[in-house]
Amino acid sequence: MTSRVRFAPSPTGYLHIGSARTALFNYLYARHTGGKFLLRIEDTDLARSTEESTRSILDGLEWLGFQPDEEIVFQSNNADKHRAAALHLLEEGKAYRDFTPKEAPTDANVKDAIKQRAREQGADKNMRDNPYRDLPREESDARAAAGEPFAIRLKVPLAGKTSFEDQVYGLQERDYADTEDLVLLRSDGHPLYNLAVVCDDIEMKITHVIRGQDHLTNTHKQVLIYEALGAEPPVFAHLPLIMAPNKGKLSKRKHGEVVSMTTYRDAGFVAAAFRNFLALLGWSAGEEKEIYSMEELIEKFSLDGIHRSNAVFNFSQDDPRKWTDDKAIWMNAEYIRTMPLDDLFPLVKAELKANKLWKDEYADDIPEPANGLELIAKSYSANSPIDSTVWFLYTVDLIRQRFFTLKDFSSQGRAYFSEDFDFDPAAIAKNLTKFPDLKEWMPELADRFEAEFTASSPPYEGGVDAALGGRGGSLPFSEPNIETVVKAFTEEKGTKLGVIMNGARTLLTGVAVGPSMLSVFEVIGLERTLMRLRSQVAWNL
RNA sequence: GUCCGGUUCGUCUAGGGGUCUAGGACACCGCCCUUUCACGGCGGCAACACGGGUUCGAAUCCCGUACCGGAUACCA
Repeated sequence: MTSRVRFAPSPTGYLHIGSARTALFNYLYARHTGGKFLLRIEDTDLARSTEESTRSILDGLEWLGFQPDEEIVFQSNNADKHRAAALHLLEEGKAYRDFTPKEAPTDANVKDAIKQRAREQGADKNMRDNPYRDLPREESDARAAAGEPFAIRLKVPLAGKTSFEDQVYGLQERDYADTEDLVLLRSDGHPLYNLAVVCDDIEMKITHVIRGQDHLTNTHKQVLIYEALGAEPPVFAHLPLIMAPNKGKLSKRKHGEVVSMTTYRDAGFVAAAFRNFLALLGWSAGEEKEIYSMEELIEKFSLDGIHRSNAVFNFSQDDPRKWTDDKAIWMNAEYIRTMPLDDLFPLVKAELKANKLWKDEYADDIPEPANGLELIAKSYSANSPIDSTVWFLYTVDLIRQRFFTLKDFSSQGRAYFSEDFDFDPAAIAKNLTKFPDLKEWMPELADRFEAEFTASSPPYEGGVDAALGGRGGSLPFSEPNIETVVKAFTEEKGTKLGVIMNGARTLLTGVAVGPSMLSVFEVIGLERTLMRLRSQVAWNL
């Protein structure tokens, strides 16, 4: 039998990081076993479900790359079937009508109120003491016919226990005495969660239920429903929870946007990196490897690699540099600097486009699929004129080494793609104003460059350097030549190379960090280098 | 309260009776490289919750305690 799993979020908010991991594990299980990954939106809580949440959850799943294999099921569409199932159980005497008036909702926190009540009842609570449990059928029918409102509760057997073999937590047993006669159908006729889930899982022919450990006790109730319905329960596998740094619950209310999937998408995370990070939260292949491609994840994933203990999602709300888990940031950086250039290319393109930094000429005639690095190597080695696509790929490859998110391409990396970039005040202080001589020296260096160099490839011919034509000297503006000229210049001024290089870096890129300065000069190109070295803008800030 | 789980470096984790003076990764610290740097290289700091058993031997098995978490709803 081929496996069928489902991810079943309730649309009462965005896609939570824990839910995202549940989706991932379901997806991996389905792919690993060659089964189907299904999606069901559990929108039976009319009061809290919103279409906007559904949208946001779908967006999150799409970003992560988990497309369902069959049409999305909306639980609310099946309400009639759920109702029919409840009525059927009533008919069979496996459920009964409860005429107890519905309790007015407390104004206090619901969870706390429930906990409070449970504590008060203590161990003395008899789960079978509902006065309507054994109401004669005729009387029940008569009262219902008379229009008295009622809820339908499952008639949990007096003695015995539910049990199931959880694939993660092992054998789970629970005495019937510890499970109350749960409500299947509300007095307003709406089916409740446990009934709806069981009916839908049966209907969708779900074979494996993989979900959060917070459902462990629900599972006993659901097993009871399966039994009453005469259906075979699926295999269950419960996942450990993802907690906040204080080991408490991770919630939007307390922790804000760090728990939302869209936050990561918007913060410049690479979906593959985040998936990889998520996979390692509560699961391990039992080896020291940490970076897994989707294919490797699918191949290695198994239910016995899942842990039983909760994992902490580590971040610090007061430290902007640790706004989310360190390891997630590291992994994202790792992906950015090591992933195939061709995979990175569309992501950078999107980022630049979103910031109006993209130029169509960057991707004039990029062969599909292009092997970016090979393309670069070929163009450089052939010493042929370099076109803008190659320049772009080369530049991206150069600057990605120190980037952490895709956002860096449009912020820290802005100066490579635009004349309109900001100067980091710290960089100005450290590399410019500390050495007042640079105010004269930098334009002088520009003059020297202009005298020595001619604008030839690299970097790229279609760019601004073309405008320079054959003016100036005769040396190509390339790394070894630049080094010679800058070194000579430094000696003349009797200063250190670092002073000149870092001053130029600040003027050329606006920031204090980046690749080797020789590469930066080359990639920025002669024309822009001259302009920026001569510009007094940074000095006047 | 009751039921159910869990407990290895700050965090994610390896480990399932001897190979554990407990391995890796992130973070942190130091050194190196270097024109700077959040790249890279090398190194360091740092953990088996506690107490009893079982055993020649326990991080690993059993019991208890503590702590943490989940559930306990006419929410999902």
